[in-house]
Amino acid sequence: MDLFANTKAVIDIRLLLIDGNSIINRAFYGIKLLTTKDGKYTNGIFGFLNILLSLLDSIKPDAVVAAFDLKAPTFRHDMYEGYKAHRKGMPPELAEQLPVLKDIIRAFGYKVVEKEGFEADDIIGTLAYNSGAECYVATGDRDSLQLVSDKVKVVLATTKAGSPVSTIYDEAKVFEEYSVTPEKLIDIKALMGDASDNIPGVAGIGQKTACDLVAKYGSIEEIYSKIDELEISPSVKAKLINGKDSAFLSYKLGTIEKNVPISCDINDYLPEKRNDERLAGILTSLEMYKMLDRLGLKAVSLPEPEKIAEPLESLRLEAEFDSEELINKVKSQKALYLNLDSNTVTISRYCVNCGGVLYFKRIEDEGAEDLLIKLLSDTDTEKHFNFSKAAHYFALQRGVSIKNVKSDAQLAGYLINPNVSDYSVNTIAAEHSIPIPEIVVSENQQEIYNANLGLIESAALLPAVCQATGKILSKLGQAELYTDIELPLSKVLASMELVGFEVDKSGIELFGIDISNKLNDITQRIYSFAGEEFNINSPKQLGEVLFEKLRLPVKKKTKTGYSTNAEVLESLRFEHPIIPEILEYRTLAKLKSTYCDSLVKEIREDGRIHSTLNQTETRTGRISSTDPNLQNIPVKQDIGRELRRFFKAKEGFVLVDADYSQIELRVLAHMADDKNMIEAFNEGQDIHAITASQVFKMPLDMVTPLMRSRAKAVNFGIVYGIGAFSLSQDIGVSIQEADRYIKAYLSHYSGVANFMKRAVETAKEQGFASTIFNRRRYLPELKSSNANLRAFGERVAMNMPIQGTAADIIKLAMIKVYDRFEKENMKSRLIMQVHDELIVESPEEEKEKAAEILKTEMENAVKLKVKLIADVNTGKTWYDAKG
DNA sequence: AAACTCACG
DNA sequence: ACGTACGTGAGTTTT
Repeated sequence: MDLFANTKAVIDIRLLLIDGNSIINRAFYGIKLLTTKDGKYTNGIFGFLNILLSLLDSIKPDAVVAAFDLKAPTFRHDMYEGYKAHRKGMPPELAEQLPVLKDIIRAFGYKVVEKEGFEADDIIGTLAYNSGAECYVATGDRDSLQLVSDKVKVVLATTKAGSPVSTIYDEAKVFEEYSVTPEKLIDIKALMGDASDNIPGVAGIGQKTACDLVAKYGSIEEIYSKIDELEISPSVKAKLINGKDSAFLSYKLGTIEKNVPISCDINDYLPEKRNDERLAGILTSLEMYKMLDRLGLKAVSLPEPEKIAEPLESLRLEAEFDSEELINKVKSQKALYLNLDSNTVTISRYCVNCGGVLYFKRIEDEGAEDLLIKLLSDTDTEKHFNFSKAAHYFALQRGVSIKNVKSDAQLAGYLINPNVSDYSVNTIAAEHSIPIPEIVVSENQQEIYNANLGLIESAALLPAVCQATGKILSKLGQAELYTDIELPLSKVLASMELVGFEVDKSGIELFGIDISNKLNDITQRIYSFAGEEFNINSPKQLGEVLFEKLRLPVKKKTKTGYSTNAEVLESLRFEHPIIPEILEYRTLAKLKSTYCDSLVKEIREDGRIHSTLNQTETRTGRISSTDPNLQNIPVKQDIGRELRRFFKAKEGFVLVDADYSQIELRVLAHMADDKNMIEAFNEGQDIHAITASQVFKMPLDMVTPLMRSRAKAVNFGIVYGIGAFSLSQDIGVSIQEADRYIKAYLSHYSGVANFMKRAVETAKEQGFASTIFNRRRYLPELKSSNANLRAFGERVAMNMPIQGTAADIIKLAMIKVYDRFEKENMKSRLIMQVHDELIVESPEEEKEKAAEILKTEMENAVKLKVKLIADVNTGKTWYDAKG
């Protein structure tokens, strides 16, 4: 056996040196906080690994060393006091990731190097300088550029336009950017200093002067040795002389150490074999399933193993096949697994997984649409989709109503954990360690396979994913939520999007012109008050005008400057006549841009707006509306409310609008099982007035409108997880006063007080909050070391069950209303939902019946301890139909 | 892309 | 000592 089998000639070795602290720091601050379900932070590790993998890929090193800071609590450079002051400890969210990261690196087989009293860049400097290997230094810190030489390159990780970029610096690249050789960068820094590193430099010398001086005279040594002979201005000379000591100190501070007492024998740093078992274990515990996949590893089975998917057999791809054969095959198996490629509205390709074969079609292929509609039409077939809304959309447009839908991977993923943004089949599969089955492709279909790889793989995974998610949902007690609410709702939403909302285009356009004219007048008045023209839309410029030029008092600041929001302006209303004009301007500008110009662009050729209703977006279970958002059409102010006159029913139809009265408070009364609140509702009382009489200890008939409105604010606040401070802000009383209201409230509604306490406790125990239909939201925030985040988690723990249950209820109502319309062969159609409000477009002659159905189905969607009330109104336009 | 502002429930 | 209510989507400006 060759003794030297494991050693290479130094010259051949390519060594990757990673500044561990620098890279994980960049990752940590560049990626939003990610946590596992039980609250372990992972974003820094995640980002580090992404960078590591891409480095391995591009550099292909023979050895990898990750260096980390291990500085003694005393600091190195006692002579400069400011040095210590600025070195804050890293946040605990990051600190906890470091030991795990080091474990991962070791599991890769790479060396982690730390040395008491030294920073990572010193270790790197030492190895780069002395190891003799060809080195690549990966860091986010430009300081390390001084290490570049003929054998050392620096891979600088930076962020450009939000996405990570890495640039390789060799000597030429450094010279190109700085016009000096790498080691001269220290001289430049010694002169200009570096605030972030607390290197003082020479006061008054900036980057430009520093670069010029060094480029011209070579080094600070040179500069100071012949300072009297230099061709420089007297002021620069004075600054240099003044800052001489500081310059030489800075030079020392800025120089990366190259004599750290560690081994510089490259053989000590050659990698060991990757420990797959260990690596998979750690990554599994971090829930990094995609990363596992990338590394060709499988998730380690968790404590409760329980196999969720059957082993997969290999599949055959088929792009040319007989449609009839497939239809018969699907019918006989009574199961359709259909993976659709669509952006909600249009399907462009699809792939059926049936009997060990993947049947692929492009929608433009001959007969593809017919085949699809036939597959979807059969009532007996159980249907499983990646995204059922697209299927419903496709079918409804052809007059087919899909029955017997059993799965929708996206919806399942959302119910399992709504804190996620990607519910694609592949991602879900990766999360549950479902491997992509082998796919056999004949030679003549290789091209199709390559071009449609993602879709075909998803189709291959679909059965296993549907099965696995189905089991999980059952285990979590969410089977009914899935089957009885989300799956059927998908069809309702598809129908609503398809029907759309008729809008009077020219009406809005005229309204927009009217606003434009008003806006022009206001703009002129604002300019004359300000004494200059400026961009009123720019908070920055507006702030300068108001708070510098006009010297108005600054009430609040944002992190970038003065706050100019409506609350601030309102408090300044009587300070200067420009303020009311600006408030008016803001109102009208918003109306014009968002609600006239943008809305008009969304009107399709059929004269209607077809918003998208997202079913997997919110963490509470609500649906959201986009392109455009029709859930925030103005209503609170008269001028904005006018817009609703342009949302109307088509010829011969009317709008029937029904909204729940106080649904969240009723849900609260029920969930808290609060005697007083339940009684108030069931006696049909005005809840805000009752609350006022309790909080202010007054007889009901003595409650003033002001008292009622304050009590209303308390009611709202309670639902949000109230704090005295915010309540006081909201209703304009002192914090003490607000605190008294809350205390009085909770002592009268003691069930509510208990409920809130329990909500937080159970969320802490379980790690999630949930609705009465078992919708859940995980709350890793509750384990945060950051008190603000934790407090936020507690408020969410109180709010989510209420908001989420209300969302569940209206979803149920929507399904029931939809089914009634269908069953009773009506032409009435649901067209919009605004959280507690449903809008139906109904033929004149059906309107009473539609109204009755809405009221009945909404009020009886669930049986609670309080009755639910829906108020129904009818009108030609949204303006008229909303009470 | 992030910050600010503001529309809704 | 510090920040301050839950859930959304979108337009505009600034970096």
